[in-house]
Amino acid sequence: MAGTDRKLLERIWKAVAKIPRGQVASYGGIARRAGLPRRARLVGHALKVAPDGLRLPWHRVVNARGAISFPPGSRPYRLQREKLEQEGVRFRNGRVDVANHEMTDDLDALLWRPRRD
DNA sequence: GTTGTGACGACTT
DNA sequence: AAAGTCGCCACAA
Repeated sequence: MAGTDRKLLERIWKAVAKIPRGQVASYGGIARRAGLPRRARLVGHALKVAPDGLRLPWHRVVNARGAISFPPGSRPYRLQREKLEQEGVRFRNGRVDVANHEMTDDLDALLWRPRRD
């Protein structure tokens, strides 16, 4: 029977693992990178069920608006934000501060570079 | 089987 | 800018 799409989950986990430190990617972008366009929600699901042993940089995945997709102020929200700020990602108005839209010729580039000083 | 929900997103009002 | 609609689809009830 359906092995719960283990294959797809693994592709997603692999894509997430590649997000460089100090950078973030969107759910939709990761989906694309994993060869699963329009499956952004699956990415969220994949992260939710990801084994802790994988040590994925799950906190580097934010929504298309550059915001954290947990309820603001919630426990997971604070944890994610803390982890991001700890690696240099700055926030502006609850959004990842993107002070650089240059090399984004293809799509929104999937990866934004937060301003470092 | 149906319905509602959700770590989403693109489009349209 | 904000809210609504629609697409997507795994899961729980």
